[in-house]
Amino acid sequence: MTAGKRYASSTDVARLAGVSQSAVSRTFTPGGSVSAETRRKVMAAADALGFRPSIIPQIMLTNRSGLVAVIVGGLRNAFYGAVLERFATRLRDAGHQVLLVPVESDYTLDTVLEELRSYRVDAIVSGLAVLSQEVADALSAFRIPIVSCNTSVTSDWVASVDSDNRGAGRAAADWLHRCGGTRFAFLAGPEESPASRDRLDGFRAGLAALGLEPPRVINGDYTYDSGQAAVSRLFADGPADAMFCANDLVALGAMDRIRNGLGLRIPEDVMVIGYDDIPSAAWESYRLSTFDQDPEGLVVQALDLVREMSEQGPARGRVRVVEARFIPRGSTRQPMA
Amino acid sequence: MTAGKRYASSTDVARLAGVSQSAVSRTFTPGGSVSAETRRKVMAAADALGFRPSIIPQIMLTNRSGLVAVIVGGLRNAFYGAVLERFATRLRDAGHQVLLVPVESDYTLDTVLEELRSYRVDAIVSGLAVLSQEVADALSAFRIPIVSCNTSVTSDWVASVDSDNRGAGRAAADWLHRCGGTRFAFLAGPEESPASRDRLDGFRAGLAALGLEPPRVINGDYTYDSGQAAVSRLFADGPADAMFCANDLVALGAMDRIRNGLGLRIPEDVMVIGYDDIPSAAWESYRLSTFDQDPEGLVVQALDLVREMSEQGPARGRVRVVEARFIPRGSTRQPMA
DNA sequence: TTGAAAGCGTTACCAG
DNA sequence: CTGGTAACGCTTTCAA
Repeated sequence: MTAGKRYASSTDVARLAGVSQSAVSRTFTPGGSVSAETRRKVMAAADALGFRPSIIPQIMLTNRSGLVAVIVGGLRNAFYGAVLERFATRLRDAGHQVLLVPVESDYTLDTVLEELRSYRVDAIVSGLAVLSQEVADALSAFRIPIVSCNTSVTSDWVASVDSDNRGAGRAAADWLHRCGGTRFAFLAGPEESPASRDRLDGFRAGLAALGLEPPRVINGDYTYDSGQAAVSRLFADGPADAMFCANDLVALGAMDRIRNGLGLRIPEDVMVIGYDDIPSAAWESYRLSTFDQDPEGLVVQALDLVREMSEQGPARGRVRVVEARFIPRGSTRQPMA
Repeated sequence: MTAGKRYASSTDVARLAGVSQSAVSRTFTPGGSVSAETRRKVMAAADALGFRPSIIPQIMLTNRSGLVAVIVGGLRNAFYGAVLERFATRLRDAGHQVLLVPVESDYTLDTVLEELRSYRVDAIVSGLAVLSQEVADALSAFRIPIVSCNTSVTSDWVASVDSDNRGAGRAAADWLHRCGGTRFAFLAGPEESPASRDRLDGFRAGLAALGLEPPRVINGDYTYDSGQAAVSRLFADGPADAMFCANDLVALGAMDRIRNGLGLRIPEDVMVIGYDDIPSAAWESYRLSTFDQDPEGLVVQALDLVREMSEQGPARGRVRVVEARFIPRGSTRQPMA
C-alpha cells in the first residue's frame, strides 16, 4: 500500500484560517451560507495551501463515483476513435469522468470488471465488437447499467444500441442491383461479430427479395489487410462485380487490391460499398460509397440508455436502433433509371 | 447530491457470515491471516450479497487514487488512437486506471484540471499538440506529475517526451536532396505547435547545411483537408518538387491534390515525406515515405517519467527524446549514388 | 452564520 | 487467528 503525498485538507485550511472545518466545507459548497468575512479568510488560506476539496469522501457518502467506464477493443479503426471522442466529450459535459478500458479478450474483461466494480463505476459503455449472450448475462449480475454498442445482446442490466445493420444490408443490395451489379459478394468481419452478421443477413435478404443469387462470403477481421486478402481469395474463385464490405477499412483494402492487384477499375468493373464513413472513405483516392453510422446518434442513444437504466433499474430488452444513412460516392456507378 | 444505490459493505458481509468486519477485510486482503473456516463463511456471504471491496476508502487512507489522466485533443488522427491505446494498456498493466480527458481548448483545460485535482489523480499525461510554457507553469503549481508529449515545454512538475523532430527534419532534407529534389516546401501544422516548428527547424537546418535555398512554408492544421489546401496555395505561387509535411494526414491530402488536382506524378514530379507512419501511410494508394514516431518508445518513456516524478518529486528540465526512424516508400524516388 | 459531531467503508494496529 | 478501534476527508445535521 504505497502512500502518496498528503493533500491539504479542509481541516488544514480551517486551522490556518482560524475557522471551523465546516466553514471551509460551506465555502466550497455552492449556495453554502458563509459571511463575506469568513469566505475571504477561507479562500486566502485555501490559496496559500493549494487546497481543492477531494471528491473521494463524497463518493463514499453518495455511492456515486461519477465514473463511467468505456470499454474499447482496438482503436486502430478510426471509427472507434470518433465514437470514443464523442462519448468522452458528452460524458464530461454531463458531469461524468471517463474511465478508458482497452480490452483484448474476454479473459481480460473478467479481470477488468472486478476493478471497475471496486471503483464503483456508475455505468459501463461497451464498444466491444464481439460480446456474447453469456458474457452479457454475467455482466448483468453486477447490477450496474451497461450499454453495449453494435452487438444486439441484452440482459436485465445490459441494454444495446445498434446501427440499423439489416436495413443497411438491404439498402446495399438494392443499390448495387440498381447500379447494374450481377455477381455479389460480402466481405465479412469476424464470424462472431453480430454487426457483421446482421449486415450480411440484410444483404442476403435484400438480394433474395430481388430474386437474385445469394452473395459469396469471405470472412476477415475488419482490417485493411483482411480486405486485400479477401479480394484475392474471392477472385481466385471467380469474379464479382458488386461487393458490400463489413466496414470501411475492409472496403479500402479491397479497393486497393482490386485496382492495383487485379488491374480492374472501380466502379466500372467492380463496385464497392463500405460501412462507417470513416474520414479516409471520403479521400479523393477512394471516394468510397458507404453508410454513415451516425456516431452522434449512437452516442446520444447510448447515454440516454445509461440515464434510463440508472433511474429505472433493470428491465429486459432495452434496444435502440440508429439509422444508417447511405452516402453514394465514386466507388459505385449511377443507378439506372 | 443524487445518491446512488447502496453497495453491500464488508459490515453487511460480516453480519451475514457471523464474523467481524475485520475478518472480512482480511479475507479479501492477499496474504491476510484467516482460518479456512472463516474464509469459507465470508466468501459464502460475500457471494450471496454480491460484495466487492470498494477502493474508495483506500484512496482516502493512502492518498493514491490509482487514476492517471490522459489528455487528448482530437482523436481524428489515427496516430493518437494508436498512442492512446498503448498508454491505456500499459497503464492498466501497471495497475492504474485511465481517465480519458478530451480537451478542445486551453479554456476547457482549466475547468478540467480542477476536476482532475478533486479526483486526486496520481499523474497526468498530456498528448496536446499545443501547450505553451505559461500553461505548463500553471500546471506545475498543482504539484502533480505531468508528462507532456511532443511539446518540449517543461517545468518543475512538467516533464516532456519528444520525438526527435529536428533530427527527422534534417534527415528529410538530406533524403530529398539525395533523391534529386531542388525546390523544397514544408507543409506545416498550426504555428503554435512546437512539434511542427521543430520539424521545420530541422528541415531548414538540413537544407542550409547542404547550401540549398530555404523551403517555402505553408501553414495548416494537421488535417487531410489542410494538406490539400496547402498544395493549392503552394503551387499557385510556383512549383515545388520536394515536400516535407508536418504529419501523415497532411501528406496524404497533399498527395491526392498533387495527383488529382494538379495532374502531377508522385514521386516522378513531386516527392512527399510525412510524419507518424499512421496505418494509411502504408496503404497501396499512397505508399508514403514517412517517419515512424515509435509510439511504443514514446509511451514507455512517458510512463518512466511518470514513475520517476512520483518517486523523486519536482525537478527542472526532464526531457526524453525518442528516435524517429525514416521509412522510405514509394512517395520518394531512389537516392542517387 | 457558526461549530461540533456523526457517518460513509476500508485498512492497519493492537490486544486478546 | 480474531475482534475492536482509530483514522482518512468530506457533507450533513443539529444546536447555539
